[in-house]
Amino acid sequence: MDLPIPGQPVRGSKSGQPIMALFDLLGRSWAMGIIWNLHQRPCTFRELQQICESISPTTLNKRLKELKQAFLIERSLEGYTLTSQGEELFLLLQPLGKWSRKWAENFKEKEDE
Amino acid sequence: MDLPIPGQPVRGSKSGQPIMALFDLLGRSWAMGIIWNLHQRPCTFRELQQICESISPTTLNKRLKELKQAFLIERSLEGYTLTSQGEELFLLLQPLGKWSRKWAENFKEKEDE
DNA sequence: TCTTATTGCTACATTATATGTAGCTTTGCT
DNA sequence: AGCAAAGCTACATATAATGTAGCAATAAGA
Repeated sequence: MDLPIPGQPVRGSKSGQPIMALFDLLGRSWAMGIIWNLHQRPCTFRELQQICESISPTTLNKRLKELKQAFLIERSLEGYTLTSQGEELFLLLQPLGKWSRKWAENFKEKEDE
Repeated sequence: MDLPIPGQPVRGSKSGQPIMALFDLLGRSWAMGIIWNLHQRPCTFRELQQICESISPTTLNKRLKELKQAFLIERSLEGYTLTSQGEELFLLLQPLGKWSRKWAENFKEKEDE
């Protein structure tokens, strides 16, 4: 399955430094987007496909399996949800939302030049 | 170059929501690892290659170009460094370091079962 | 000034990942 | 039983990353 496991070699660290394992996991397409969207509410597979706009079912399924194995999401009756650890991680990512809107201004200015 | 630009379609958002553009950018191999490492000190291209252990020069170069265009890093006399915006972003990512060490415990327990 | 070394890449073949479309099961109606 | 929706899997194609080689530019030493 090739889940990046802390303590084992991962992208960025032969000794599997936890932060590098996390970056490996989150640095896969859609991983952060899925976490971000699941925070609003639990979603079914098809709902995630819609919200994520252009994700392929193959990739979505792979990502969901990885996040499940990484203890960040789980399946409930209403669909996929964040685990408490997933929720914690979301809270750490949350500030990026505000920051990204400020960061986006850089690109607006560019157009005016 | 295919940089994910806020306001234009990106992975996860046809309207280019800033957070999705940011996730697209950071969710590319090594992007967060590079930012993480550059925080310690400025690094040359070859130094980054060493620190990142298994990055290919092709990918490193591509990622550096993207991060430069995204106003997160720049070249100085001592090599590549974080811009002030890059530094801000690093500070937001920093808490992941501590959290990832706690998260890593999940995997240790697994081995014991 | 002629090596020799180092840095910052580029080229290119191979491998790994992601996409897009189709469609097969399973579950839940009615 | 028949139909619809959900949760996938299969598979062909396209895109991204790796790994190795090596070139051009700068720097320092003999």
